[in-house]
Amino acid sequence: MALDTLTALAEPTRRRICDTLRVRECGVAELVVALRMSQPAVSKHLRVLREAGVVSSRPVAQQRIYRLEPGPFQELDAWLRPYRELWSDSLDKLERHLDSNP
Amino acid sequence: MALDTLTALAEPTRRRICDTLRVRECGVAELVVALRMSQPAVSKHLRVLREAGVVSSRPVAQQRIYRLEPGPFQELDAWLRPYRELWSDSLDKLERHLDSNP
DNA sequence: CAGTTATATAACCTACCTGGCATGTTGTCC
DNA sequence: GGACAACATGCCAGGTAGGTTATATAACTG
Repeated sequence: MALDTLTALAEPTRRRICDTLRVRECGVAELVVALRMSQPAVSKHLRVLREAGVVSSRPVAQQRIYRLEPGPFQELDAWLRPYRELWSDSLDKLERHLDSNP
Repeated sequence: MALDTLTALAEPTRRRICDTLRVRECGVAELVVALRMSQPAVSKHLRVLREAGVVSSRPVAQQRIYRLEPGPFQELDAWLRPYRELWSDSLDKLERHLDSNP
């Protein structure tokens, strides 16, 4: 489910990390520069994202390259699906009207 | 932006409220029964959702009827859009491959 | 092996979040 | 106007989250 995913993505800093990683995968040091934040803070956020499955890491030399994983975003997309009828076309609204007024 | 929206929706209880309101709008007492939680707790969550624009309320007699608002969900949908290329078709993957290997 | 680089973890502190109970507020009915 | 019904709000306790500094770990480098 999108449970932990939303918790992970609710944090502004973590969203900035995702925005950065969306452009291209990169190591922690790059993120530290991009976010202008301390390295431990970035590592902690990456841990949360990693445990939520939002990012994955692979070792390259002494670096750890982080990359976005599609899964959680797909789950979020799926979770959002039933809510899309809130703004879908008038045909849906008519249908719901008929449902509630038999 | 989807900033406050994600914070509001990150809470499991608030997601349950949204799931309930997605079926139909209702007053606080119904939510209290549905969620099996104290009325003040529900009211507080509703406050968060209301201030995030996720729900709106209108007074009916001494009740307050809460309803889902489409806006934040639309914003979330829009925020998610650039991330959809993570799992889109192989054409995109080829494109990204060519971008990174000129 | 010693030193450096790159990152993770530990310990700690502050602040906020969420739940409970008690109480305030607003509208309705007699 | 008094009593009641439906919510909102204030206050307090417990837990957790996010930041810092200091330290541990792992992999190159000479």
